Amino acid sequence: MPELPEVEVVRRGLESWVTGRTVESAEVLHPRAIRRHPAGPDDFAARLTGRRLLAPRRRGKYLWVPLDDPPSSVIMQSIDEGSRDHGGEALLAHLGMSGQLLVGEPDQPFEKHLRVRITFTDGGLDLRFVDQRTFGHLMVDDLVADVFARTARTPVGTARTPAGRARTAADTARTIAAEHVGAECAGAERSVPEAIAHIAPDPLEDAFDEEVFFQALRRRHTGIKRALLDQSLISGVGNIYADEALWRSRLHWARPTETLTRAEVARVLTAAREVMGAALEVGGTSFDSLYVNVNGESGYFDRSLNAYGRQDEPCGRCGTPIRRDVFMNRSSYSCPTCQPRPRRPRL
DNA sequence: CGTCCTACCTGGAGGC
DNA sequence: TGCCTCCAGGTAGGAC
Repeated sequence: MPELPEVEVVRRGLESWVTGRTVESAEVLHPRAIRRHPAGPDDFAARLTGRRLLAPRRRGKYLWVPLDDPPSSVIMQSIDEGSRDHGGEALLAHLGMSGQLLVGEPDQPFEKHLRVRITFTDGGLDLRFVDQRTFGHLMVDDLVADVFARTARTPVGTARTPAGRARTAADTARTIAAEHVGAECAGAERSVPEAIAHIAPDPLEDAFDEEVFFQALRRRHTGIKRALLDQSLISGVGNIYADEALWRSRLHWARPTETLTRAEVARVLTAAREVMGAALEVGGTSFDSLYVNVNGESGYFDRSLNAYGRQDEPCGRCGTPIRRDVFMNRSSYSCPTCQPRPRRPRL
């Protein structure tokens, strides 16, 4: 179940394995995998063929690989069609529930759930999109200006660990975010794929504005977990890390957002950054073999989860058995003692 | 518009 | 052994 840390692990793998390489071919083996690419498989392949892949970017659970400028003949054709601007294009990916981006030897047999295969002109390792449950997808999309980009950004220097205290996982996460967002965007216009223009920044991004998030929560009439899972408010957080962040910040999933204080919002955000940063350090979370990095390896973070999947096991703080509630058609794990149910819960 | 619900998928686990 | 049901859950789109 790839959430932000798992997607970041994949982004890094792509960065080292495919950046700078030129696409030889793109083969769509299952049309559902590109269902959000409206022009269909042939157009998808045509837009990738011959293009060089630039450094991969990520927002929340979305990953994209900007493409260098297409040949001028393609530009002229698009201008004739009158439909596209030329702020650039990117290969956009969402892994859904079970998507994997794998690099491997081109002569390896096709995986059972191989959906898209991309080969390169250098004849080296190919890139495969494998997805059992087909909730993931790929598309080639136009890049547009990021409406969430902050005009007066926090200096990257804030990623430094304050003197006199131990370096925490949250510090690591902020440093990582500053490095990969800050460095790459210096001097360049910030852009995101059009299809995800509505996806809010994730809490490890510089573009994430804590006050904006707090004010949005105060205006909402819903529970905190619903809000954490709402990618238009905050991205990258899924069911696992939502439960972990709430456990760490001692907040119940049904706590009404309009009653949250600034301090509580700061607490849950810090918790989210810490837990996702710690997961990143060990290569992400995996429960089965469905989530893997580009080399097919699983992470180890499931050994460090405090709430998720731990029904009836003792809470690591107080020993009370962890409780499982069904809500939004999925499981929520919490400690009945550390995370008391609010008097007026919002389900 | 805000809020909430459901369809979309496959395969592993567990009941009988 | 086989057949059935449940479960995992991110997102778009629709209902209200």
